[in-house]
Amino acid sequence: MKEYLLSKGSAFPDCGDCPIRRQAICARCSVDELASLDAIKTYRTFAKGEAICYAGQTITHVGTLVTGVAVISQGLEDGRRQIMGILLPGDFVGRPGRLVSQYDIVAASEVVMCRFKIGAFESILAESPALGPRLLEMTLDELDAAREWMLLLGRKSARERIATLLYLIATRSRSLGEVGDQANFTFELPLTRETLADYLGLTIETVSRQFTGLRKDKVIDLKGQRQVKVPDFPKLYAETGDHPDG
Amino acid sequence: MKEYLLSKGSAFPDCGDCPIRRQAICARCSVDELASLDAIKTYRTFAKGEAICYAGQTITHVGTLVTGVAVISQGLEDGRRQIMGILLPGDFVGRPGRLVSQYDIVAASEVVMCRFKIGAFESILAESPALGPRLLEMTLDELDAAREWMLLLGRKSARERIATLLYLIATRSRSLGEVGDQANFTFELPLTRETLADYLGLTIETVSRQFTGLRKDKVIDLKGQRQVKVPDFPKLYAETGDHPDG
DNA sequence: CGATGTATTGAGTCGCATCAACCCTAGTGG
DNA sequence: CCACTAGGGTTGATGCGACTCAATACATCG
Repeated sequence: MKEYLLSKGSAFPDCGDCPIRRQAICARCSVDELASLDAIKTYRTFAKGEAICYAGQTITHVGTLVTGVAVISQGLEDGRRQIMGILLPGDFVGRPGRLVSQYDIVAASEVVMCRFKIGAFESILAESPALGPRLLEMTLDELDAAREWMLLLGRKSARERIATLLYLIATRSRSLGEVGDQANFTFELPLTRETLADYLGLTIETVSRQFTGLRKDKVIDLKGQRQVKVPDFPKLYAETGDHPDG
Repeated sequence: MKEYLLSKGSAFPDCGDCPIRRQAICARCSVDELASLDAIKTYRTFAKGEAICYAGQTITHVGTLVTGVAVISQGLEDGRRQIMGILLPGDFVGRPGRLVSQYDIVAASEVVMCRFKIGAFESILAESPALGPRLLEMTLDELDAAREWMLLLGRKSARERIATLLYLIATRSRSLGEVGDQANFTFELPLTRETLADYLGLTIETVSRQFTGLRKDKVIDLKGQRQVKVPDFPKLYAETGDHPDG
């Protein structure tokens, strides 16, 4: 629960140096707009496991996740839990116009956020010609992702769910130019089995079994328990159950 | 596949007469903005079962659903299908900036849409101060709905899913002031068992069984196969599995 | 009246959850 | 250095809930 308030100087004093400048909500801001945001931004670090906000809680800030991974989830009365989204650097947290969070948002690793008081942000949003469209675009992307996940949760088998997630992460980290040639591509899974299970709507035991199943069938290869090697992308894709087109 | 092109005069010549004027994307438009939209709008009717657009298809129009019900869905290679959203009067179809649909959108009843060519709409969107924020607001609401559904699809039992859907519809139609006093509230389910099943991530048989189960336990009462009576709201809510608060 | 689409009910099966034991790794402190 | 502990992961045995397959009922329509 310790709060680290970083001075402007200690994180990214100049938004131009910000590592997520090009993906974040401010991606298309003019110099002036950026200056307005810069003037009201503060950085805050959240420890691994710390809540960024709880469902039902009043929201005071919105902002952008700068480093780390966080998770949006919701629980049922008896403890069952579903993760509805994973927040990565560049993702926006909070929604204008809503003062009470619907979900729990929890840091899955140490997280740094670039935050704005919600009122101040809304004022700037109302003036800025670039912020609104960018926020709309990001929200529509999230909506698409959510809908794709609804198909996974509603209709896919456990094996297909794992394959889908691995294919998704592998494809994205490959396009970001991570290590490995085509036939020997390896990436790291930044999630525990429990997080995986809550994200995929499964139990940790089932997740584990499906991993070993895919390994035995040579669809993937596991180095340690977080390193995943994909020797054959089409083979992995064939396990996702998805339509070849679209 | 027959297309009905209505003249301006035959549907809602004046946007002021439009039944969904207050919920739709144009809800907060000024007189001038409304006039711009009015100038480019055309009405089109889709027959029950007709596709408004298919996944992978190039999109030519966006627009608002005026009357009827449509369904957003996606299929897997072997025919499994998941409905990701239900479109009701006032809902917006299509997203600016995307030229290829990700999903199938199919009319579940006869549907009338108020449509705009996508390019023309985007031009107006870029100019209008009211349209963007309204679209953002609607998209955020859809995202919330999608996330709530992810919890249902990932973690709820069949009975909880049915109860959740019935509670949702009952609550909303009650707030719209439909028939029946508190203890005798009745509404109509506008969906077939198959649509229900695809929406809830179940099979039609399971849906049917859960309906009779809830009826036997006196949680609901069925008149015919579409009329649902809710004698006791808290009792229905208790079946949803949801957290009492939030 | 048959025909077709929609809904219910039953019997049997299977996939995933549950419960439980065990393994592995990293961190801690004696 | 090693015993101890705790968190995360794997594997096995068992049971249940939802799916599958199949028969029957009901409704609407020509």
